[in-house]
Amino acid sequence: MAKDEKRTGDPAEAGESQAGAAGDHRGDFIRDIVEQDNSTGKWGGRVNTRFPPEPNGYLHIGHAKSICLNFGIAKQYAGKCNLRFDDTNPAKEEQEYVDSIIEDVRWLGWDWEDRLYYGSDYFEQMYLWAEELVKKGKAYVCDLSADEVSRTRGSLTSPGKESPHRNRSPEENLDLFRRMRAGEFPDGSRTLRAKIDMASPNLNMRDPVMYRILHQEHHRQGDKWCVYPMYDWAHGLEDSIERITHSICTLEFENHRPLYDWFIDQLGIYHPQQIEFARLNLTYTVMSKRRLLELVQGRHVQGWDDPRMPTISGMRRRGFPPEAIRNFCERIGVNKFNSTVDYALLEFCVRERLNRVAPRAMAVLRPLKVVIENYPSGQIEQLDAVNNPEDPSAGTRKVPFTRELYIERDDFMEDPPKQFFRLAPGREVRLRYAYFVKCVNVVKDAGGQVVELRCTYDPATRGGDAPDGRKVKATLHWVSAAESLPVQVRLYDHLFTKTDPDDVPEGGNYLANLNLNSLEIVSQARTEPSIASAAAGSLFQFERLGYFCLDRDSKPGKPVFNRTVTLKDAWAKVQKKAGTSGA
RNA sequence: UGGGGAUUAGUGUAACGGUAGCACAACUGACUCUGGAUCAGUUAGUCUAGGUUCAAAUCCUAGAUCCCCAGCCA
Repeated sequence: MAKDEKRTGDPAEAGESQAGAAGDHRGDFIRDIVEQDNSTGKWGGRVNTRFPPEPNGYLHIGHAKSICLNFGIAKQYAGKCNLRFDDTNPAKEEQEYVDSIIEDVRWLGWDWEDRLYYGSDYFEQMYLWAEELVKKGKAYVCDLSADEVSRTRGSLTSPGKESPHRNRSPEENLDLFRRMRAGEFPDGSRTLRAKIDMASPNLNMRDPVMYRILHQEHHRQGDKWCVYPMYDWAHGLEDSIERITHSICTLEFENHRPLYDWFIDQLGIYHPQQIEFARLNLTYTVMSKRRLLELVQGRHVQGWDDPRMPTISGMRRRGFPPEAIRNFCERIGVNKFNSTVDYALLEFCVRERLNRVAPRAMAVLRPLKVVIENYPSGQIEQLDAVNNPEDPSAGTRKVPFTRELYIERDDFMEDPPKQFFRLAPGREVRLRYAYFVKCVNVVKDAGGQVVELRCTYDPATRGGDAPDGRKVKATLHWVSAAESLPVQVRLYDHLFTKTDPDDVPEGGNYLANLNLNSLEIVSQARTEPSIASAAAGSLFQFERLGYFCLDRDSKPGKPVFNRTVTLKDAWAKVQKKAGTSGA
């Protein structure tokens, strides 16, 4: 088995990386509806969902839930899922976001084939339909200001007041609406409103605005339009145009469904079924685009793809494989009540995937020098190391062993407590894939700090087994002092200190719960040389430490690793229980 | 206060009138050349009160609690 000098660490090479691979879905109330519709032939057996993001920010793990739901259902029932940009507000939307969304959905493993759509491409059809409602007397041009509209809307318990322009004739409305489109009126001076019911207990039905005047360039339509449709008017029409069968959205749009139904029924056009589900919340993080933008702009993180961000791009950079994110989205299920998923479940999914596919390597984060006194200086042995014990086909590699080594500082204690199995004065441990070594002396500096360990090795234990059958209680990772590579390692922790960042004193702000230690940069780390040619994005398990992803900030000869997630750490638990520092 | 949703172990979910199950977390133990992985096990639940029924998480009634809605945002 060839130990390839090149170690890509690319989990995709381990196969099974396609989305929707065998049986990774389960029932939920939405799939129940789809199955029932299929059995009654409601849509002629057709299933067509869609993922309709607004390109005004980066996608996050909450979107991943929606993406996996929509694309997953389409895949499961041999249907289609469209990717559609809901770009009806020129003020907020940018091409940068379009590009990132396309990249993220594709990276997650989904394929929309030729069905990449933009709501703005339907503007003409929407406009024609709006004229139709005007002609039918179902919509009118209103001259009230935004402020006046707001004031006349009424309250939760009291009805609104009808606009003085509500009973203009269809002819006058049509003329006015056409002149709105023609650009005759300034921003905010007029709107087109649906004529429904100002006394409706559902505020969305109190003559909602359909079009507003916005002399603003659109990221795709340029200056073609100066009237832009409101989401409530546009969204149902977009679904209708694309002949969506199941229009899956989040809970807050439940109150809007009667309005979409009203528009579609007035027009008499194709009528998709809307189904609402609860959005995802995760412990220790925030999930709204507004807040993520605030974290970026306030420099609390280094960008949308900061590895601490719950964005898809952040998770990708952190090293979370798409398979793990998809699996997570399957496991959390879908429901109609607000819930907060434990971040530990996400980490579990990441470990589960990475354990199977990530090549192992040895790295020392906080080096402590070890000199093997009875090992010849100048000698280098290339020892065999297993690349992945979970995957024999991953083969083996060579790791250089020399007289001077580094081990982890945490792996030595001069005066160890009872449960500490690792190296201590007079104690023998195994160096992984190498030899048994025994600590014979401890060298300290003037301040009493341990700076070096003098050890002896047993040549008979080469490879790590003792012919006499004697046992050691610990196996340590290590690197050769001379043959290892200096690397920078970035250790991440939760972005917030509390499971619920909103858990603040009266009048407080969630930013007060920011974890100021969420990033720790370790600059003195060293790794075995085999990772030298890995590409950015490559994933490794550094044995006994965790999973690490080669960051794009790496320069030739200066690798930078992000810690994706730690390994489960039984010793850390012991320490925590004992309340000792252990270091 | 009007309207719309919802409520099952610590967390997330299943059970569709018939033994409340699964996963994560937590805790035990076994095994181990990663204190990793793996395996075995333990703890722990139907919002409340009535009712219907041989039988209720499930059906009925009343209540409690939580979420959403008063953008020319989506």
